[in-house]
Amino acid sequence: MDKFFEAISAFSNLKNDSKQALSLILKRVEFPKGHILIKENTICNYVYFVEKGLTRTYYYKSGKDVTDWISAENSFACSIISFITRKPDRRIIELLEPSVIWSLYHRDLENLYPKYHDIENLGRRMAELGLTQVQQRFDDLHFSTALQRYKTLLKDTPSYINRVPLGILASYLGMTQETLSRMRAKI
Amino acid sequence: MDKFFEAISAFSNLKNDSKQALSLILKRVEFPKGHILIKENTICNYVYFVEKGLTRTYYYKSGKDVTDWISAENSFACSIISFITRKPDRRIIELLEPSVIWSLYHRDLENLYPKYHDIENLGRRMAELGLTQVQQRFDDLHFSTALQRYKTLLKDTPSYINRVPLGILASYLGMTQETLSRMRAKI
DNA sequence: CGCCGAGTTGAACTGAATCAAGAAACGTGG
DNA sequence: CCACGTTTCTTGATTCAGTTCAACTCGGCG
Repeated sequence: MDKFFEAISAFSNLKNDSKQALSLILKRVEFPKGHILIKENTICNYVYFVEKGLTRTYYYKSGKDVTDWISAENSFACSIISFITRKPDRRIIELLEPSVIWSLYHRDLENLYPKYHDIENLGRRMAELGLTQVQQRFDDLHFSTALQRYKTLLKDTPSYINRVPLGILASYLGMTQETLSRMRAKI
Repeated sequence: MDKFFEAISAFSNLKNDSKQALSLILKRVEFPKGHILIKENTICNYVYFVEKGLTRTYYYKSGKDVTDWISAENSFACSIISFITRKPDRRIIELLEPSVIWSLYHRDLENLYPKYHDIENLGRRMAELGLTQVQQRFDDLHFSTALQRYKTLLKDTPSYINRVPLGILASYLGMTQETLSRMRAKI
């Protein structure tokens, strides 16, 4: 649990009682590679913090498997739109490695927000962090070539290269496996 | 100002004193077409609510003009990453039509957050709303053809078609003006 | 050993960009 | 109110980045 509080300490300074309240709703789970955290077309009721392991969020678009997001240690995984809007979403979250996960149940969190102002603040900060991350990823896709996107990956999250299967990584970057293989050969 | 409070009432229920406090920091401004709200490589200190008019957020990427976002009546315009991270950003916000804008100064807002729990809640909701919007736009770009993206525009924001110059709209959709013109001819 | 999944490489194809030329629409000043 | 230049939009021809399809290589493992 320390890892979680360490991670959020970057943008939030919780009082002891808030920290205590939050720790009571944090649940530790451990699953093997291939485990599905969120099934297709369901409402996502959890935010997941990855203490150890690797997850990917993906969906089927016109029959094709599209990887939307990848989360490694000390980051969050969530089917964001569903979590926020409370509507089912096509997104699936699966584990690419055996993982240790801390989960936060939506309703528990909603209960804490009105009671603890600084947890509400944490919620805002986390939404803001997510927003900047998605925006940056959007920028990277907007009028960039395959090579540019590969270079961004090398710069921002080079660790994915040796951990994430090539086909999934390619999809994450918005290109085919063959193209990613060629980009890699080029550098 | 009513328009603003009407818009945010969709996701927030402010108490009277919070509403009062917020109304005190809301500033009304009015500018002609072509006016620049945020200059390139500056810190964005404002969130703008568009009561009347049209704005676009854009930047230069390898010399090319890339339109990142468009905001019409009853929506928000902001150089989000800069506003959140407090760092300069390449994004520029300009008016595509003469507009009536309500602006919220970052520091004023930050001052209200700790004082009014429900304004902090509003901040979280707004960040969450922004997050879902950017995510949806990202999805639309990820492995979609030019025609699919044009169809999404027709479905989600058809009003842009008659208000936004074709070249800007094309850039917003991640294609060239010529391609958008052809997609339009196809339907 | 031989199979199997993961990655590479090659050749043909295609969606969209680029380059180029016109056609409309738009505003401004005479 | 029209003439003119400017910007906006369309259409065509060519090029190119990246996909698709297909065959092949490599390493791990029963």
